[in-house]
Amino acid sequence: MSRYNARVVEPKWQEAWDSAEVFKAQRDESREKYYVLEMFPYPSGRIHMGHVRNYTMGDVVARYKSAKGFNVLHPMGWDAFGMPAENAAMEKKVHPGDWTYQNIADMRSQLKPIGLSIDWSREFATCDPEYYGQQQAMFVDMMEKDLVYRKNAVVNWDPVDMTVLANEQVENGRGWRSGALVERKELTQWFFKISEFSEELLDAIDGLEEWPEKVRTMQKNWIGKSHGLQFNFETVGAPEGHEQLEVYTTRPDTLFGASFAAISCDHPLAKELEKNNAEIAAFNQECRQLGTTEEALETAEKKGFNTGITVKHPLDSGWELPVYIANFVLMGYGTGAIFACPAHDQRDLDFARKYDLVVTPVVCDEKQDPDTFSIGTEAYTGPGRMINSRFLDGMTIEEAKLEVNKRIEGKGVGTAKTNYRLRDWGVSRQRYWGCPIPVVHCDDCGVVPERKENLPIELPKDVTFDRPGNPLDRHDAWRACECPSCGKPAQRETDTMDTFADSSWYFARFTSPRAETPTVAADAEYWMNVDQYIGGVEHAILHLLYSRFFARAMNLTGHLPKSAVEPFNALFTQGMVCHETYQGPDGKWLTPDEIKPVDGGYETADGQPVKVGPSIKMSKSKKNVVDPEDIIDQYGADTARWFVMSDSPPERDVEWTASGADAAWKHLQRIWRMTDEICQSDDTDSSEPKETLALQKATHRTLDEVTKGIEGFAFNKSVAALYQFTNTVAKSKADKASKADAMKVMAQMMQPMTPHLAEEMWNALGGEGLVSQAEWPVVDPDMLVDDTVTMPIQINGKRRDEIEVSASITKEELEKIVLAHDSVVRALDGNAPKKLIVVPGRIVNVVV
RNA sequence: GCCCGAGUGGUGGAAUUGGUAGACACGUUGGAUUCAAAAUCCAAUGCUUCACGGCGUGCCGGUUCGAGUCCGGCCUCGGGUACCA
Repeated sequence: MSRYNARVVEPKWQEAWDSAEVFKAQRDESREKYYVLEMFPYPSGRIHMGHVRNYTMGDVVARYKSAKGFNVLHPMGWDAFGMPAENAAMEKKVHPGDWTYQNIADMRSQLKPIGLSIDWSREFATCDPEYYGQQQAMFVDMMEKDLVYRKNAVVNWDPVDMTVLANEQVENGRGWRSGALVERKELTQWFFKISEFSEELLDAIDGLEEWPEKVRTMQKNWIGKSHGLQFNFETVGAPEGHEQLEVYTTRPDTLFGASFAAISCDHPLAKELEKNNAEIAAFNQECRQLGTTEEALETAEKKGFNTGITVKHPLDSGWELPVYIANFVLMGYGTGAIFACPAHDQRDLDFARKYDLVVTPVVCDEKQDPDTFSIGTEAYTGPGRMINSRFLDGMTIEEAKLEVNKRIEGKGVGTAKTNYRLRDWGVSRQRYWGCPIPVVHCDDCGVVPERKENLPIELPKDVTFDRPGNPLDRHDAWRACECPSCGKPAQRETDTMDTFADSSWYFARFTSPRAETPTVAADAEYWMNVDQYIGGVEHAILHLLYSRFFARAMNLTGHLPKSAVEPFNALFTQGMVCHETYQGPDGKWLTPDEIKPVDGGYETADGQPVKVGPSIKMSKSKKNVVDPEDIIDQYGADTARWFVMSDSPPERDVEWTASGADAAWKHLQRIWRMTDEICQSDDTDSSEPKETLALQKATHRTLDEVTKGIEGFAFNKSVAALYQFTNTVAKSKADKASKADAMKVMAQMMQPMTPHLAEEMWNALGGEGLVSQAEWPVVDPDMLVDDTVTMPIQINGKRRDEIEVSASITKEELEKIVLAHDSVVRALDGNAPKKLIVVPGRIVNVVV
């Protein structure tokens, strides 16, 4: 008997696929295409199990669709710009480019042994000048179409390192390297006008039928369309130029419950006030140390400062409200100023209680008595009727909103307005390792786009990272250039683009990766859209929204057809790969290799007890990682692929366990053993026809389940069906030829998941050509039909018995059988049933 | 804080539209094989009770002949929160 040796078998078939160019995608209008794409990896240097799971899922789909006759495009590339390369440059004194390309080489060599059906001829990295040069060309086109502009925006500023910090680099308000208190600094930055597409991006979500509902909901909420009222308060005691204070509210109905107005510390009025008031300056300064993230602002303790200024109520000029500067008001949303009705907004209520401000309920829950309705520590945000609101009293919230809007508009101090939470996309980064923004600053001409014939504007190689800050800023030779407009000496822009820009169009580039333009019309027309996109749910909002925006921008600039403005037809978000965590007695994290199992737990190599922690996402910092290279070395790629497809549904997290990997390996060995035994058998007897038929039925039932599992992204169910089928074949008394037929279909069904084993089986069983190129077998529906069905009998909704009846039984016959059944007769005790519920083919329920 | 998910035996999980809860696998136990072990094969395995039975899908409540599935209110964990990718 020959043992299955993955180490020999796997490279053999990979070479066979390569030399036959099985996975090379070529445009062929006579064939229907299918584009499968997994989110491309960041080249950190090591492939991890999450990659194996993600790419295996895509590979299963790609191989299956190929077997179904589609012309499949399944490419791979590298999301290669970003901060880690610069951090490595600082720590290890290597050039970010060298570090990145070395990582790509390493990861490619770890990825290839997995046996993915990828067209490697289309590979590129976003840091290739051939790629980012095309991105620069599109930036220029977007400038021309007025989709790009500059404005001031705040960044995290490290005053010691004199550098801009990413949110991730700020820890508890301090710079992660210098430890200095981070400040907010305003810089002129580049923006994409994504907000112009708010309505369209929102509307189009309804058409994304093959996207997960949760992602669609998240995107809708992120865009955050709201209907409200924007109006001006007349101020009292405010400095010159601030006679009006404009606010936006989604609750104009609560205007008579107003108790104060609040402005952001970045509001022009707040900035004006701090010039002459040290206290306000100090308060604003404190607010600005909160950082720039929404999370930091929202979770911070609510604080305010009474400016002493008041505003007149727009519907009662005799009523004045105090104006606070508040740390929870965001300058980026609405007008940076609000009016607050504490009774019906929790945040406003917390604030009002803290500063002892009036709380007047104006909406009364219909279940409550308006005379006694009061607000304690919880704001009332539900529906109801207006109270304490003069002419609004008795109206519903909706009626009151319309009435207030009408009166405010009538007075000419405001207007009903639709707002979006979505802000424009700030793409400027004050960093080296990114795509240079292709513009030039000229003293005479101002900001001028670079000429396309001068692209790509390549990053200079001769830079150093011995001090913080953007090396491009201090590279005078690189900065010096000619103005594309007047030809005089000018200076290059030193900001680079957000790496989200790189990943917002790579899917389109894969359709013609070597072209001299961003895309080629015929290729984009044929290959777009991505039919199935697969990636982590962590990208549910930003990456996917930016890509949707980019596809629209590329359409407007002539780089994508109108049909590709929604670039991803179907989206699947997979879960993470997790592992238990281990800590030694000193609290240090331990890798799974550093521990050994003992009675009911683990200990270290030198016998110290090990504390086992929860299973969480594999990460270097917690050391709970299993290197795919080690697994492939030990068991082979098919085992790793089979394991990550087993058990857990793809959208859920999967826990990597050594025993699970071992079990996967054992199963594949068993399948090979069975195949080999059948091939070696010299049994020529033919079995009873019913044995053959039973095996054929099982084959078709399995094929049906495996197919449905793959189509429905439930690979775990496909795997379970294949386990079951293995047991069926093992126990079958059918003859050699019948079993060989069953195993050939088994090879075809396993091919998407364990392609190397499948080829080996196919070859041994005498299959023609490569199983990777064989057509997917067709289910015979007649083979799925059973003559009898088992039906449970419930009494009062609890299962008490079951009966086996003909599948074609009528309802009347079934009722007769059930009422005559022992357990039913006993339960009825001579009485007639109160009710008899018969669901054909499913269940019978007798109510007594 | 806000938005979005998830929670089922000792473990990973399965369960059309509301219709037999626990498929399939791991683990455990017992048996076969073996000088012995590994490997392999067979069987049992939600909890509880001597048993009839009772209880069981994070918690509390509701709708229904029937709820893991639908509704209301919570709890815990995870993802995102616009400069991590």
